[in-house]
Amino acid sequence: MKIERLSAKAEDYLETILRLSETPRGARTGDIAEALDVQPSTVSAALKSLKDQGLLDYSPYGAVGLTPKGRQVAEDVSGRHVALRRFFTETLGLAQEDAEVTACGMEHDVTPLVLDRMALLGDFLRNHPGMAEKWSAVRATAKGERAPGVESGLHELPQGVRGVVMAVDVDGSLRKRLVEMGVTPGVLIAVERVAPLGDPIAVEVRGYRLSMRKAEASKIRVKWRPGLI
Amino acid sequence: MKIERLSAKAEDYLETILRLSETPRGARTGDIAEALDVQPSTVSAALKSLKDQGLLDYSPYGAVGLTPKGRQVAEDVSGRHVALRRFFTETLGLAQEDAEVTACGMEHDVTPLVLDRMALLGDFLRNHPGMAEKWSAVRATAKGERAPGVESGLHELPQGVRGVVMAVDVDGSLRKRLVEMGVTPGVLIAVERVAPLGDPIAVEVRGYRLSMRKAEASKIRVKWRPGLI
DNA sequence: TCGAATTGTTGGAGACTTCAAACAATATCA
DNA sequence: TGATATTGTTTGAAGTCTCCAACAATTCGA
Ligand SMILES: [Mn+2]
Ligand SMILES: [Mn+2]
Ligand SMILES: [Mn+2]
Ligand SMILES: [Mn+2]
Repeated sequence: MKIERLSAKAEDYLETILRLSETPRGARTGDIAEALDVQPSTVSAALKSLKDQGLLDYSPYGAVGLTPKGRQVAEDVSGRHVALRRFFTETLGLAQEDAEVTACGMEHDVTPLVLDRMALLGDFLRNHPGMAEKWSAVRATAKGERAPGVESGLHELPQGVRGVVMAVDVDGSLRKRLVEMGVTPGVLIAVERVAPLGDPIAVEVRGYRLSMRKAEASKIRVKWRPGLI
Repeated sequence: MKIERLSAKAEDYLETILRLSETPRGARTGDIAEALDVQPSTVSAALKSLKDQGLLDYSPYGAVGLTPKGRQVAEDVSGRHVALRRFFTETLGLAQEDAEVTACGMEHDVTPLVLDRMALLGDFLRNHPGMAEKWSAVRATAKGERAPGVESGLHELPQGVRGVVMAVDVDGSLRKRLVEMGVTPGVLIAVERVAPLGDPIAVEVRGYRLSMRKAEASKIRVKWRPGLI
């Protein structure tokens, strides 16, 4: 069995033919040309070549159909396309059209392992309570859009996002120290930098930079603010 | 200013030349050929073409160097390559070599927006305490490898991963109900299905399927078990 | 320094993808 | 049904990417 990798173009022709085959009109030369933004004469040449490779049933002026082998390739390509598009829209939050174009470009090189991991990551985010919302808020914030009113410990405030201090849930000397540093309800706060090992973190408040341990930061409740710093 | 998109191959030549330029040996025809797995004569042809496009400084038998314009393209391609590789290794947990090959294939179609979102997602996971570890455990589990000994509420147990019940942190009638259903420390448990809106969730214990609310599930501490269900 | 080994280029060719123009088949409608 | 409009193919040509074989330049040892 030959495992000659088909070219990206050949894969696109098969994918398009599969999609059009499922419409009442069937796959017609002109429609394929339109879908792939090439001239009909180019499609004619492609059809002949794909037929010679045993991927299409086709005779001039006749209907275009996939052979079992061609269908298998087409469904494989289509599966990669759909999996990528899903990752781009549902996990990365891209617009349908951006996702569509990029997916169709990358589908020819992506490996099954990468697709598996992307799907796994998407499920992971969606299955963790609160995570999907926070991730969505991070995206919105990065885009400069209004972030939903997410609240979290300061240690969870993404870098580049400002927060408003809502409460400082500690007592004793630590509270006193934080208050002295100006960490009081209502003040704007941001995470400047996270040390490579994650602890301590640098925080900016009232124009000053403070350093605190992650455990301390987690005691400070903040509300995320729209817009980047 | 022409914004003719360069072909994927042309981008690969420029990227390779940039990389080799930074070595003491410089970019030599043979080395480029070796790096791209083509014959030296193919490289000669490519060099001439790239020179004609104003991307290379080069004369036959002479040293190969990038023009400012060529360097700009090369650094852009290289940036996309590195960003993708980083996402594949650090976020998706792929092996270096898989990441390398796939990145070099996809780098020619990926858009800046997609790269931004991938980086944002990676930072998001790493900046959330405990998330990176859990995600890493999910990946290991999916691969059938030993998962680190992650513990969480049952509501956070990924679908497809088994857990061992460690404790049922409730009292009263709910506790009684759970014990009657067989949810006791030491028993194997798994999340079967999460309803579209996340609540309730279907759980499998001792061969039976139970349904419970997410709030209830969160009271059941589980330790993740290696291997898929 | 000079001959041999290494390295790089040229020339010729084929596969692939595309187009425009000319031509052929099919579909539509009067 | 026959003329016309639409659709699809063929032909000829170009650009890209690749190879092999032959040739040319450069480098390296003796
Ligand atoms: Mn495609
Ligand atoms: Mn596609
Ligand atoms: Mn590449
Ligand atoms: Mn690359």
